[in-house]
Amino acid sequence: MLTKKQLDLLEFIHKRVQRDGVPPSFDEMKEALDLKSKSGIHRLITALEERGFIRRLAHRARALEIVKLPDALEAKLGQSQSSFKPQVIDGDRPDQRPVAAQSLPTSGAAAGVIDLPVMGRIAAGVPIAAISEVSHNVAVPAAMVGKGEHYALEVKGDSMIDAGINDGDVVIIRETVTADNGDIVVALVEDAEATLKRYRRNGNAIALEAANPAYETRLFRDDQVKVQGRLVGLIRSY
Amino acid sequence: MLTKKQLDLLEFIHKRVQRDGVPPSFDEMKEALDLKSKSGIHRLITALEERGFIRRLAHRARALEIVKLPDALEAKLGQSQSSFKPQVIDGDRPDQRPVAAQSLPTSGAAAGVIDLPVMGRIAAGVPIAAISEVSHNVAVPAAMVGKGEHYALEVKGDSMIDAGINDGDVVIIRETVTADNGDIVVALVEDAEATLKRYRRNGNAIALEAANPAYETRLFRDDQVKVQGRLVGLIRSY
DNA sequence: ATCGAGTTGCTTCTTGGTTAGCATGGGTCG
DNA sequence: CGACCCATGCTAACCAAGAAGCAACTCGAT
Repeated sequence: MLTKKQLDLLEFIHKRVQRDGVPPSFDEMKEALDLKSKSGIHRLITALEERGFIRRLAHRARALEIVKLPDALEAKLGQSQSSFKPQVIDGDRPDQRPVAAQSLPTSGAAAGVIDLPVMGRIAAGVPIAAISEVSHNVAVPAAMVGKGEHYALEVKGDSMIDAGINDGDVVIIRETVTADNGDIVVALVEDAEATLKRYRRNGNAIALEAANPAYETRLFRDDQVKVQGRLVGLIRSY
Repeated sequence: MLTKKQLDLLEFIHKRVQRDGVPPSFDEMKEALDLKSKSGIHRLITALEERGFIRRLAHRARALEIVKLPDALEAKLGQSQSSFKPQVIDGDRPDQRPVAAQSLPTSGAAAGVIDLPVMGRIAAGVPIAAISEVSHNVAVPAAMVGKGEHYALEVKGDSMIDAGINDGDVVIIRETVTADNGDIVVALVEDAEATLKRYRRNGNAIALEAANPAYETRLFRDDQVKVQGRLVGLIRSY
Protein backbone atom coordinates (compact mmCIF):
# COMPACT_ATOMS: atom_id res chain seq x y z
CA MET A 1 0.00 0.00 0.00
CA LEU A 2 2.85 2.33 0.73
CA THR A 3 6.09 3.11 -0.96
CA LYS A 4 9.28 2.90 0.97
CA LYS A 5 9.53 6.66 1.20
CA GLN A 6 5.99 7.00 2.35
CA LEU A 7 6.57 4.37 4.95
CA ASP A 8 9.73 6.04 6.17
CA LEU A 9 8.00 9.34 6.54
CA LEU A 10 5.09 7.79 8.33
CA GLU A 11 7.43 6.09 10.72
CA PHE A 12 9.28 9.28 11.37
CA ILE A 13 6.11 11.19 12.07
CA HIS A 14 4.92 8.51 14.37
CA LYS A 15 8.10 8.54 16.36
CA ARG A 16 8.06 12.26 16.71
CA VAL A 17 4.51 12.32 17.86
CA GLN A 18 5.32 9.65 20.37
CA ARG A 19 8.35 11.48 21.62
CA ASP A 20 7.26 15.07 21.58
CA GLY A 21 3.56 14.86 21.38
CA VAL A 22 3.77 17.26 18.48
CA PRO A 23 3.98 16.33 14.85
CA PRO A 24 7.05 17.54 12.99
CA SER A 25 6.92 20.46 10.58
CA PHE A 26 7.61 19.99 6.91
CA ASP A 27 11.09 21.30 7.37
CA GLU A 28 11.83 18.84 10.09
CA MET A 29 10.56 16.05 7.92
CA LYS A 30 12.64 17.32 5.09
CA GLU A 31 15.70 17.09 7.29
CA ALA A 32 14.79 13.69 8.56
CA LEU A 33 14.42 12.23 5.11
CA ASP A 34 17.46 14.10 3.98
CA LEU A 35 15.76 16.10 1.29
CA LYS A 36 16.61 19.56 0.14
CA SER A 37 13.15 20.74 -0.53
CA LYS A 38 9.95 20.37 1.36
CA SER A 39 7.82 20.14 -1.71
CA GLY A 40 8.72 16.51 -1.74
CA ILE A 41 7.41 16.15 1.75
CA HIS A 42 4.23 17.77 0.68
CA ARG A 43 3.70 15.16 -1.93
CA LEU A 44 4.47 12.32 0.39
CA ILE A 45 2.09 13.69 2.94
CA THR A 46 -0.56 13.98 0.32
CA ALA A 47 -0.02 10.39 -0.64
CA LEU A 48 -0.28 9.28 2.98
CA GLU A 49 -3.45 11.22 3.42
CA GLU A 50 -4.91 9.81 0.26
CA ARG A 51 -4.23 6.33 1.54
CA GLY A 52 -5.84 7.05 4.83
CA PHE A 53 -2.85 6.81 7.12
CA ILE A 54 -2.93 10.35 8.31
CA ARG A 55 -5.44 13.08 8.65
CA ARG A 56 -4.76 16.74 8.45
CA LEU A 57 -6.01 20.25 8.26
CA ALA A 58 -4.86 22.20 5.28
CA HIS A 59 -2.97 25.34 5.95
CA ARG A 60 -2.47 24.64 9.58
CA ALA A 61 0.96 24.27 11.02
CA ARG A 62 1.70 20.76 12.15
CA ALA A 63 -1.93 19.96 11.91
CA LEU A 64 -1.69 16.33 11.14
CA GLU A 65 -2.22 13.15 13.00
CA ILE A 66 -1.65 9.54 12.38
CA VAL A 67 -4.78 7.59 11.94
CA LYS A 68 -3.43 4.14 11.50
CA LEU A 69 -0.19 2.39 10.97
CA PRO A 70 0.44 -0.29 8.43
CA ASP A 71 0.67 -3.71 9.97
CA ALA A 72 4.34 -3.93 9.19
CA LEU A 73 5.17 -0.79 11.09
CA GLU A 74 3.05 -1.68 13.98
CA ALA A 75 4.83 -4.96 14.29
CA LYS A 76 8.17 -3.30 14.05
CA LEU A 77 7.50 -0.71 16.69
CA GLY A 78 5.28 -2.62 18.97
CA GLN A 79 7.53 -5.50 19.81
CA SER A 80 6.67 -6.05 23.36
CA GLN A 81 3.04 -6.68 23.09
CA SER A 82 2.99 -10.16 24.45
CA SER A 83 1.70 -13.11 22.63
CA PHE A 84 -1.86 -13.09 21.78
CA LYS A 85 -4.31 -14.63 19.49
CA PRO A 86 -4.22 -13.09 16.13
CA GLN A 87 -7.83 -12.89 15.46
CA VAL A 88 -8.48 -10.93 18.53
CA ILE A 89 -6.12 -8.28 17.46
CA ASP A 90 -7.77 -8.51 14.23
CA GLY A 91 -10.92 -7.56 15.85
CA ASP A 92 -9.87 -4.01 15.95
CA ARG A 93 -8.98 -1.63 13.25
CA PRO A 94 -8.08 -2.88 9.93
CA ASP A 95 -11.29 -3.63 8.49
CA GLN A 96 -14.07 -1.72 9.79
CA ARG A 97 -12.24 0.94 7.94
CA PRO A 98 -14.41 1.33 4.97
CA VAL A 99 -17.23 1.98 7.27
CA ALA A 100 -17.03 5.58 8.05
CA ALA A 101 -14.91 8.01 6.22
CA GLN A 102 -16.22 8.41 2.82
CA SER A 103 -19.54 9.33 4.22
CA LEU A 104 -19.91 12.37 2.18
CA PRO A 105 -23.39 13.38 3.00
CA THR A 106 -24.18 13.46 -0.64
CA SER A 107 -27.71 14.51 -0.97
CA GLY A 108 -28.33 15.20 2.64
CA ALA A 109 -25.62 17.83 2.44
CA ALA A 110 -25.62 20.20 5.36
CA ALA A 111 -28.29 18.47 7.32
CA GLY A 112 -26.64 15.13 6.84
CA VAL A 113 -26.50 12.21 9.08
CA ILE A 114 -24.18 9.35 9.02
CA ASP A 115 -24.82 5.87 10.14
CA LEU A 116 -22.10 4.57 12.34
CA PRO A 117 -21.76 1.04 13.55
CA VAL A 118 -22.04 0.56 17.27
CA MET A 119 -19.21 -1.76 18.04
CA GLY A 120 -20.44 -2.86 21.38
CA ARG A 121 -20.08 -1.53 24.84
CA ILE A 122 -17.10 -0.18 26.55
CA ALA A 123 -16.17 0.34 30.14
CA ALA A 124 -13.30 -0.24 32.42
CA GLY A 125 -12.32 -3.73 31.56
CA VAL A 126 -14.12 -4.86 28.51
CA PRO A 127 -12.54 -7.61 26.51
CA ILE A 128 -11.71 -6.20 23.17
CA ALA A 129 -13.70 -8.87 21.54
CA ALA A 130 -16.56 -6.78 22.63
CA ILE A 131 -15.63 -4.03 20.29
CA SER A 132 -15.23 -6.14 17.28
CA GLU A 133 -18.80 -6.80 16.50
CA VAL A 134 -21.32 -4.46 15.19
CA SER A 135 -24.43 -4.65 17.23
CA HIS A 136 -26.39 -2.08 15.37
CA ASN A 137 -26.04 1.33 13.86
CA VAL A 138 -26.77 4.77 15.07
CA ALA A 139 -27.50 7.88 13.12
CA VAL A 140 -25.09 10.63 13.90
CA PRO A 141 -25.13 14.24 12.78
CA ALA A 142 -22.61 14.52 10.01
CA ALA A 143 -21.15 17.58 11.66
CA MET A 144 -19.88 15.45 14.44
CA VAL A 145 -17.63 13.35 12.34
CA GLY A 146 -14.94 14.94 10.30
CA LYS A 147 -12.55 13.15 8.10
CA GLY A 148 -11.45 9.70 9.02
CA GLU A 149 -13.05 6.55 10.21
CA HIS A 150 -15.50 6.58 13.03
CA TYR A 151 -17.54 4.19 15.02
CA ALA A 152 -19.74 4.30 18.04
CA LEU A 153 -19.67 2.59 21.40
CA GLU A 154 -22.19 2.36 24.13
CA VAL A 155 -20.78 3.35 27.45
CA LYS A 156 -21.15 0.97 30.30
CA GLY A 157 -20.49 2.04 33.82
CA ASP A 158 -19.86 5.31 35.51
CA SER A 159 -16.13 5.62 35.27
CA MET A 160 -16.31 8.77 33.21
CA ILE A 161 -19.24 10.34 34.93
CA ASP A 162 -17.42 13.47 35.94
CA ALA A 163 -16.73 14.13 32.33
CA GLY A 164 -20.42 14.08 31.69
CA ILE A 165 -20.37 10.65 30.19
CA ASN A 166 -23.05 8.53 31.73
CA ASP A 167 -23.92 4.91 31.69
CA GLY A 168 -25.77 4.16 28.52
CA ASP A 169 -24.51 7.11 26.52
CA VAL A 170 -23.35 6.47 23.02
CA VAL A 171 -19.96 7.88 22.26
CA ILE A 172 -18.66 8.62 18.81
CA ILE A 173 -15.08 7.60 18.29
CA ARG A 174 -12.72 8.67 15.59
CA GLU A 175 -10.11 6.09 14.82
CA THR A 176 -6.62 7.28 15.44
CA VAL A 177 -3.54 5.83 16.98
CA THR A 178 -2.40 9.00 18.64
CA ALA A 179 -3.81 11.30 21.21
CA ASP A 180 -2.95 14.47 23.02
CA ASN A 181 -2.84 14.85 26.74
CA GLY A 182 -6.27 15.31 28.12
CA ASP A 183 -8.07 13.66 25.25
CA ILE A 184 -10.57 11.03 26.08
CA VAL A 185 -9.64 7.94 24.17
CA VAL A 186 -10.46 4.34 23.63
CA ALA A 187 -7.32 2.64 24.79
CA LEU A 188 -6.41 -0.94 24.34
CA VAL A 189 -4.44 -2.06 27.35
CA GLU A 190 -2.06 -4.94 26.95
CA ASP A 191 -4.00 -6.18 24.03
CA ALA A 192 -6.55 -7.41 26.41
CA GLU A 193 -9.04 -4.80 27.36
CA ALA A 194 -10.40 -1.65 25.90
CA THR A 195 -11.42 1.23 28.06
CA LEU A 196 -12.62 4.74 27.66
CA LYS A 197 -10.35 6.99 29.63
CA ARG A 198 -8.64 10.30 29.67
CA TYR A 199 -5.21 10.03 28.17
CA ARG A 200 -2.13 11.57 29.64
CA ARG A 201 1.38 10.93 28.63
CA ASN A 202 4.49 11.62 30.57
CA GLY A 203 7.66 10.52 28.94
CA ASN A 204 7.31 6.82 28.51
CA ALA A 205 4.48 6.52 30.91
CA ILE A 206 0.90 6.71 29.96
CA ALA A 207 -1.76 7.44 32.50
CA LEU A 208 -5.33 6.45 31.91
CA GLU A 209 -7.51 8.50 34.16
CA ALA A 210 -11.09 7.83 34.91
CA ALA A 211 -13.33 10.78 35.50
CA ASN A 212 -14.67 9.45 38.71
CA PRO A 213 -12.82 9.61 41.98
CA ALA A 214 -13.94 6.11 42.76
CA TYR A 215 -11.62 4.80 40.10
CA GLU A 216 -7.91 5.02 40.21
CA THR A 217 -5.70 6.35 37.53
CA ARG A 218 -3.77 3.53 36.01
CA LEU A 219 -0.24 3.90 34.83
CA PHE A 220 1.33 1.99 32.01
CA ARG A 221 4.42 1.97 29.93
CA ASP A 222 3.72 3.31 26.52
CA ASP A 223 4.13 -0.05 24.93
CA GLN A 224 1.34 -1.46 26.99
CA VAL A 225 -1.25 0.93 25.71
CA LYS A 226 -2.52 1.43 22.22
CA VAL A 227 -4.79 4.25 21.39
CA GLN A 228 -7.57 3.06 19.20
CA GLY A 229 -9.66 6.14 18.87
CA ARG A 230 -10.54 9.47 20.28
CA LEU A 231 -13.81 10.68 21.62
CA VAL A 232 -15.38 13.21 19.31
CA GLY A 233 -19.02 13.12 20.16
CA LEU A 234 -21.66 11.93 22.51
CA ILE A 235 -25.31 11.18 22.13
CA ARG A 236 -27.76 10.49 24.88
CA SER A 237 -31.42 9.72 24.81
CA TYR A 238 -33.63 10.10 27.81
CA MET B 1 -10.37 -20.42 -6.52
CA LEU B 2 -6.84 -19.59 -7.48
CA THR B 3 -4.56 -20.87 -10.13
CA LYS B 4 -1.07 -21.92 -9.29
CA LYS B 5 0.37 -18.73 -10.68
CA GLN B 6 -2.00 -16.57 -8.80
CA LEU B 7 -1.20 -18.40 -5.63
CA ASP B 8 2.51 -18.07 -6.20
CA LEU B 9 2.19 -14.39 -6.76
CA LEU B 10 0.05 -13.91 -3.72
CA GLU B 11 2.57 -15.76 -1.64
CA PHE B 12 5.39 -13.70 -2.96
CA ILE B 13 3.59 -10.47 -2.25
CA HIS B 14 2.80 -11.64 1.20
CA LYS B 15 6.39 -12.46 1.94
CA ARG B 16 7.60 -9.16 0.69
CA VAL B 17 5.14 -7.22 2.72
CA GLN B 18 6.15 -9.21 5.74
CA ARG B 19 9.78 -8.58 5.15
CA ASP B 20 9.89 -5.02 3.94
CA GLY B 21 6.60 -3.57 4.89
CA VAL B 22 6.39 -2.40 1.32
CA PRO B 23 4.63 -4.31 -1.40
CA PRO B 24 6.69 -5.21 -4.46
CA SER B 25 6.35 -3.36 -7.74
CA PHE B 26 5.23 -5.11 -10.88
CA ASP B 27 8.77 -5.35 -12.01
CA GLU B 28 9.87 -7.03 -8.85
CA MET B 29 7.04 -9.46 -9.13
CA LYS B 30 7.96 -10.09 -12.68
CA GLU B 31 11.45 -11.04 -11.57
CA ALA B 32 10.20 -13.17 -8.77
CA LEU B 33 7.97 -15.22 -10.99
CA ASP B 34 10.68 -15.31 -13.57
CA LEU B 35 8.71 -13.65 -16.28
CA LYS B 36 9.99 -11.37 -18.92
CA SER B 37 7.06 -9.06 -19.01
CA LYS B 38 4.96 -7.40 -16.40
CA SER B 39 1.80 -7.53 -18.39
CA GLY B 40 1.32 -11.02 -17.10
CA ILE B 41 1.65 -9.71 -13.59
CA HIS B 42 -0.99 -7.19 -14.34
CA ARG B 43 -3.40 -9.88 -15.27
CA LEU B 44 -2.62 -11.95 -12.25
CA ILE B 45 -3.05 -8.97 -9.99
CA THR B 46 -6.33 -8.19 -11.60
CA ALA B 47 -7.44 -11.74 -11.02
CA LEU B 48 -6.41 -11.63 -7.39
CA GLU B 49 -8.26 -8.43 -6.89
CA GLU B 50 -11.31 -9.75 -8.60
CA ARG B 51 -11.30 -12.71 -6.28
CA GLY B 52 -10.97 -10.55 -3.24
CA PHE B 53 -7.53 -11.52 -2.06
CA ILE B 54 -5.99 -8.15 -2.49
CA ARG B 55 -7.13 -4.61 -2.57
CA ARG B 56 -5.50 -1.83 -4.47
CA LEU B 57 -5.53 1.68 -5.71
CA ALA B 58 -5.34 1.92 -9.45
CA HIS B 59 -2.50 3.86 -10.89
CA ARG B 60 -0.65 4.15 -7.65
CA ALA B 61 2.78 2.75 -7.13
CA ARG B 62 2.81 -0.28 -4.90
CA ALA B 63 -0.61 0.60 -3.69
CA LEU B 64 -1.88 -2.81 -2.91
CA GLU B 65 -2.53 -4.80 0.19
CA ILE B 66 -3.43 -8.33 0.98
CA VAL B 67 -6.90 -8.74 2.26
CA LYS B 68 -6.96 -12.42 2.93
CA LEU B 69 -4.95 -15.50 2.28
CA PRO B 70 -6.31 -18.76 1.04
CA ASP B 71 -6.39 -21.41 3.74
CA ALA B 72 -3.69 -23.37 2.04
CA LEU B 73 -1.26 -20.52 2.16
CA GLU B 74 -2.14 -19.57 5.64
CA ALA B 75 -1.39 -23.05 6.87
CA LYS B 76 1.83 -23.14 4.99
CA LEU B 77 3.12 -19.88 6.33
CA GLY B 78 1.42 -19.87 9.63
CA GLN B 79 3.75 -22.11 11.59
CA SER B 80 5.69 -19.78 13.77
CA GLN B 81 3.11 -17.19 14.33
CA SER B 82 2.55 -17.93 17.95
CA SER B 83 4.85 -15.12 18.85
CA PHE B 84 3.93 -12.91 16.02
CA LYS B 85 0.96 -11.08 14.86
CA PRO B 86 1.34 -9.06 11.79
CA GLN B 87 -0.21 -10.38 8.72
CA VAL B 88 -2.05 -13.20 10.21
CA ILE B 89 -4.25 -10.55 11.45
CA ASP B 90 -5.47 -10.06 8.01
CA GLY B 91 -6.83 -13.47 8.27
CA ASP B 92 -10.47 -12.94 8.69
CA ARG B 93 -10.97 -9.39 7.86
CA PRO B 94 -12.85 -9.98 4.73
CA ASP B 95 -15.96 -10.75 6.57
CA GLN B 96 -16.15 -7.54 8.36
CA ARG B 97 -15.79 -5.62 5.25
CA PRO B 98 -19.37 -5.71 4.21
CA VAL B 99 -20.13 -3.75 7.26
CA ALA B 100 -18.85 -0.82 5.42
CA ALA B 101 -21.50 -0.71 2.87
CA GLN B 102 -24.22 0.73 4.92
CA SER B 103 -22.34 3.89 5.46
CA LEU B 104 -23.76 5.32 2.36
CA PRO B 105 -25.86 7.94 3.92
CA THR B 106 -27.92 8.58 0.92
CA SER B 107 -31.53 7.75 1.18
CA GLY B 108 -31.67 5.64 4.27
CA ALA B 109 -29.70 7.94 6.41
CA ALA B 110 -31.29 11.05 5.16
CA ALA B 111 -34.53 9.76 6.51
CA GLY B 112 -32.88 9.21 9.85
CA VAL B 113 -32.33 12.79 10.75
CA ILE B 114 -34.36 15.71 11.65
CA ASP B 115 -33.35 19.28 11.66
CA LEU B 116 -34.21 21.04 14.81
CA PRO B 117 -33.89 24.73 15.42
CA VAL B 118 -31.52 25.78 18.14
CA MET B 119 -33.45 28.35 20.05
CA GLY B 120 -30.55 29.87 21.82
CA ARG B 121 -28.84 29.12 25.02
CA ILE B 122 -30.20 28.18 28.30
CA ALA B 123 -28.86 28.26 31.80
CA ALA B 124 -29.88 29.32 35.18
CA GLY B 125 -31.29 32.70 34.52
CA VAL B 126 -31.66 33.28 30.87
CA PRO B 127 -34.22 35.79 29.73
CA ILE B 128 -36.82 34.05 27.71
CA ALA B 129 -36.13 36.27 24.79
CA ALA B 130 -33.10 34.18 24.34
CA ILE B 131 -35.08 31.15 23.55
CA SER B 132 -37.26 32.72 20.98
CA GLU B 133 -34.81 33.10 18.20
CA VAL B 134 -33.40 30.42 16.08
CA SER B 135 -29.69 30.73 15.91
CA HIS B 136 -29.14 27.81 13.66
CA ASN B 137 -30.20 24.26 13.15
CA VAL B 138 -28.78 20.99 14.23
CA ALA B 139 -29.22 17.62 12.70
CA VAL B 140 -30.59 15.15 15.17
CA PRO B 141 -31.03 11.45 14.78
CA ALA B 142 -34.66 10.85 14.16
CA ALA B 143 -34.68 8.16 16.77
CA MET B 144 -34.19 10.76 19.42
CA VAL B 145 -37.34 12.67 18.75
CA GLY B 146 -40.65 11.01 19.01
CA LYS B 147 -44.02 12.57 18.50
CA GLY B 148 -44.58 16.20 19.16
CA GLU B 149 -42.69 19.38 18.64
CA HIS B 150 -39.07 19.57 19.48
CA TYR B 151 -36.36 22.10 19.54
CA ALA B 152 -32.82 22.33 20.70
CA LEU B 153 -30.98 24.52 23.15
CA GLU B 154 -27.39 25.02 23.83
CA VAL B 155 -26.57 24.63 27.47
CA LYS B 156 -24.74 27.40 29.17
CA GLY B 157 -23.15 26.90 32.53
CA ASP B 158 -22.56 23.97 34.74
CA SER B 159 -25.71 23.85 36.77
CA MET B 160 -26.63 20.40 35.52
CA ILE B 161 -23.21 18.96 35.47
CA ASP B 162 -23.95 16.13 37.82
CA ALA B 163 -26.58 14.97 35.43
CA GLY B 164 -23.95 14.71 32.78
CA ILE B 165 -25.01 17.87 31.05
CA ASN B 166 -22.04 20.04 30.39
CA ASP B 167 -21.52 23.56 29.29
CA GLY B 168 -21.86 23.70 25.56
CA ASP B 169 -23.95 20.58 25.15
CA VAL B 170 -26.93 20.73 22.91
CA VAL B 171 -30.07 19.42 24.51
CA ILE B 172 -33.08 18.24 22.62
CA ILE B 173 -36.33 19.38 24.14
CA ARG B 174 -39.77 18.07 23.49
CA GLU B 175 -42.41 20.71 24.00
CA THR B 176 -44.79 19.80 26.76
CA VAL B 177 -46.46 21.65 29.57
CA THR B 178 -46.32 18.86 32.05
CA ALA B 179 -43.58 16.89 33.65
CA ASP B 180 -43.14 14.10 36.10
CA ASN B 181 -41.07 14.32 39.19
CA GLY B 182 -37.47 13.83 38.37
CA ASP B 183 -37.71 14.89 34.76
CA ILE B 184 -35.31 17.43 33.52
CA VAL B 185 -37.29 20.26 32.05
CA VAL B 186 -37.06 23.69 30.56
CA ALA B 187 -38.97 25.76 33.05
CA LEU B 188 -40.09 29.30 32.64
CA VAL B 189 -40.00 30.98 35.98
CA GLU B 190 -42.24 33.93 36.63
CA ASP B 191 -42.48 34.59 32.95
CA ALA B 192 -39.03 35.99 33.15
CA GLU B 193 -36.37 33.38 32.88
CA ALA B 194 -36.02 29.95 31.45
CA THR B 195 -33.83 27.37 33.04
CA LEU B 196 -32.99 23.77 32.59
CA LYS B 197 -33.59 21.99 35.84
CA ARG B 198 -34.82 18.84 37.39
CA TYR B 199 -38.50 19.13 38.17
CA ARG B 200 -40.11 18.04 41.40
CA ARG B 201 -43.56 18.84 42.52
CA ASN B 202 -44.93 18.62 45.98
CA GLY B 203 -48.49 19.67 46.34
CA ASN B 204 -48.58 23.24 45.20
CA ALA B 205 -44.89 23.70 45.42
CA ILE B 206 -42.53 23.10 42.61
CA ALA B 207 -38.87 22.57 43.21
CA LEU B 208 -36.33 23.21 40.49
CA GLU B 209 -33.19 21.40 41.37
CA ALA B 210 -29.88 21.94 39.79
CA ALA B 211 -27.62 18.97 39.42
CA ASN B 212 -24.72 20.69 40.99
CA PRO B 213 -24.30 21.14 44.69
CA ALA B 214 -23.08 24.64 44.11
CA TYR B 215 -26.56 25.69 43.12
CA GLU B 216 -29.49 25.73 45.42
CA THR B 217 -32.78 24.16 44.76
CA ARG B 218 -35.32 26.83 44.22
CA LEU B 219 -38.89 26.54 45.39
CA PHE B 220 -41.86 28.13 43.71
CA ARG B 221 -45.59 28.06 43.82
CA ASP B 222 -46.97 26.15 40.93
CA ASP B 223 -48.34 29.28 39.35
CA GLN B 224 -44.91 30.76 39.14
CA VAL B 225 -43.46 28.02 37.00
CA LYS B 226 -44.41 26.93 33.55
CA VAL B 227 -42.97 23.85 32.03
CA GLN B 228 -41.99 24.50 28.48
CA GLY B 229 -40.44 21.28 27.53
CA ARG B 230 -38.82 18.12 28.65
CA LEU B 231 -35.33 16.90 28.01
CA VAL B 232 -35.27 13.97 25.64
CA GLY B 233 -31.84 13.98 24.19
CA LEU B 234 -28.38 15.37 24.35
CA ILE B 235 -25.67 15.83 21.80
CA ARG B 236 -22.14 16.82 22.49
CA SER B 237 -19.21 17.43 20.21
CA TYR B 238 -15.67 17.45 21.37
C1' DA C 1 4.40 43.81 9.03
C1' DT C 2 6.75 39.86 9.54
C1' DC C 3 8.02 35.17 10.48
C1' DG C 4 7.25 30.43 10.24
C1' DA C 5 5.11 26.92 7.84
C1' DG C 6 2.46 24.99 4.32
C1' DT C 7 1.21 25.21 -0.86
C1' DT C 8 2.03 25.41 -5.81
C1' DG C 9 4.10 25.71 -10.28
C1' DC C 10 7.48 23.96 -13.19
C1' DT C 11 11.31 21.03 -14.49
C1' DT C 12 13.76 16.65 -14.81
C1' DC C 13 14.52 11.93 -14.29
C1' DT C 14 13.09 7.44 -12.76
C1' DT C 15 9.91 4.05 -11.54
C1' DG C 16 6.05 1.64 -12.26
C1' DG C 17 1.29 0.56 -13.89
C1' DT C 18 -1.75 0.01 -18.24
C1' DT C 19 -2.88 -1.67 -22.84
C1' DA C 20 -2.88 -3.73 -27.17
C1' DG C 21 -1.53 -7.33 -30.14
C1' DC C 22 -0.08 -11.87 -30.90
C1' DA C 23 0.92 -16.72 -29.53
C1' DT C 24 0.59 -21.26 -26.92
C1' DG C 25 -1.18 -25.06 -24.08
C1' DG C 26 -5.29 -26.99 -21.53
C1' DG C 27 -9.84 -27.91 -21.11
C1' DT C 28 -14.74 -28.12 -22.49
C1' DC C 29 -18.43 -28.88 -25.69
C1' DG C 30 -20.73 -30.16 -29.64
C1' DC D 1 -11.79 -33.33 -33.97
C1' DG D 2 -12.41 -28.42 -34.38
C1' DA D 3 -14.39 -24.20 -32.10
C1' DC D 4 -13.71 -21.62 -28.19
C1' DC D 5 -12.64 -19.98 -23.68
C1' DC D 6 -9.20 -19.16 -20.42
C1' DA D 7 -4.86 -18.68 -18.16
C1' DT D 8 -0.25 -17.49 -19.49
C1' DG D 9 3.72 -15.50 -21.96
C1' DC D 10 6.11 -11.96 -24.53
C1' DT D 11 6.93 -7.42 -26.98
C1' DA D 12 6.41 -2.92 -27.16
C1' DA D 13 4.47 1.37 -26.54
C1' DC D 14 2.63 4.71 -23.56
C1' DC D 15 1.61 7.44 -19.84
C1' DA D 16 0.95 8.28 -15.04
C1' DA D 17 3.08 8.53 -10.57
C1' DG D 18 7.03 8.91 -7.49
C1' DA D 19 10.84 11.56 -6.16
C1' DA D 20 13.73 15.78 -6.09
C1' DG D 21 14.97 20.50 -6.59
C1' DC D 22 14.13 25.57 -6.73
C1' DA D 23 11.45 29.43 -6.08
C1' DA D 24 7.55 32.12 -5.41
C1' DC D 25 3.23 32.53 -3.11
C1' DT D 26 -0.06 32.43 0.72
C1' DC D 27 -2.04 31.63 5.00
C1' DG D 28 -2.09 32.02 10.08
C1' DA D 29 -0.23 33.78 14.09
C1' DT D 30 2.18 37.35 16.61
